[in-house]
Amino acid sequence: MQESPESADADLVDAVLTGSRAMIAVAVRSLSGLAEDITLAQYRTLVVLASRGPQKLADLAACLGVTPPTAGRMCDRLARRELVGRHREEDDRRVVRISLTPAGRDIVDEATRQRRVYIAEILAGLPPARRREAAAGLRAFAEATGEVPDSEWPGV
Amino acid sequence: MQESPESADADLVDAVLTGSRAMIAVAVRSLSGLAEDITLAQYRTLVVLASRGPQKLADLAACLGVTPPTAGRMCDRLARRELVGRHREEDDRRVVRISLTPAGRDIVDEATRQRRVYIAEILAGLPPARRREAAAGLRAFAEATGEVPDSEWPGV
DNA sequence: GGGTATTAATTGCCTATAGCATTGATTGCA
DNA sequence: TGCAATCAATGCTATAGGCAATTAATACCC
Repeated sequence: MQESPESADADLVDAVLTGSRAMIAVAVRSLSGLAEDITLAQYRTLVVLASRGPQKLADLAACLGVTPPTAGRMCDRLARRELVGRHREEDDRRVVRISLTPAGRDIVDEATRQRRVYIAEILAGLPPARRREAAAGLRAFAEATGEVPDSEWPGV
Repeated sequence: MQESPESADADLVDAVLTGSRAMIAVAVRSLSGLAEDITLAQYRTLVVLASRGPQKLADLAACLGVTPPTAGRMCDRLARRELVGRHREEDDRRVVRISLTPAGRDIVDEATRQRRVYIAEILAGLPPARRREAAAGLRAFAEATGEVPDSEWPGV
């Protein structure tokens, strides 16, 4: 195996490709197992609010990598289901602050829990040695990738 | 580190979680780098046709995990851009067979190539030892997950 | 202080995706 | 032949995304 930077190890690339399929499938499954009927886009919105706290609409849109109108209408739908709240700011009456309701937070918690269960189940199917290996490998890969900006992160 | 099957190693679960974020981001980026302006759903359709050959509409819909009307309209749009062709079957004039055009195949090839470049770049940023470790870990994870049925595979 | 520029959100209009229910065409079978 | 099953297409609804234009509020400048 050479260290040729580009053509490096078609074999390794294949492994990553296969692994990524498996992992994406896990992420998607953890969403479809939810009680409430939540779309991926809606879930992403809730996750951003959960991890960053209440946001004004424009910032939320930037975090999600969508335009303000799109984010606004998303919040309309989520507010209709009482998963987020919208409040006009007092200091600057132009901005609207979007916040997670308890029901919204529950959904994020439940999805994360579900996801962890799936992953733990999969890892449990590996012999401990390979389990550690798998985790170390994934961690290495994640580090090499660097921080994924939220705007590029599909949120799953 | 215990072998407790379920609560197994919150640490490992975290690693997988982080790795999956990184990998999904790679998949998405490889799509947005395409020349033609292709949505994820459209790309999934092209991938199914590329890997399974021409399909009748109902089967294509099943592979994609969508309903026949959805698949049909997707093919309308792709056919309008000449990325797929639709042909009435002669034997059974009820069925419409969807096939990839050369232009459609080009898109699939280009996206795959792009994806491999991104992954190779990331792997190149790791010391060779960790590189092998990462690949082995992902492979192990993929094996433990088992085959992902196409209907559950988001196609990225 | 008053006018203007900027910023934030909203609204209108368009496309794409997805589902359900219905309809139309074709084929298979009794 | 006639009826049931199959396959695709259509009509309608909802979600999700974008751009352009509009409205409301604030900031800045003279």
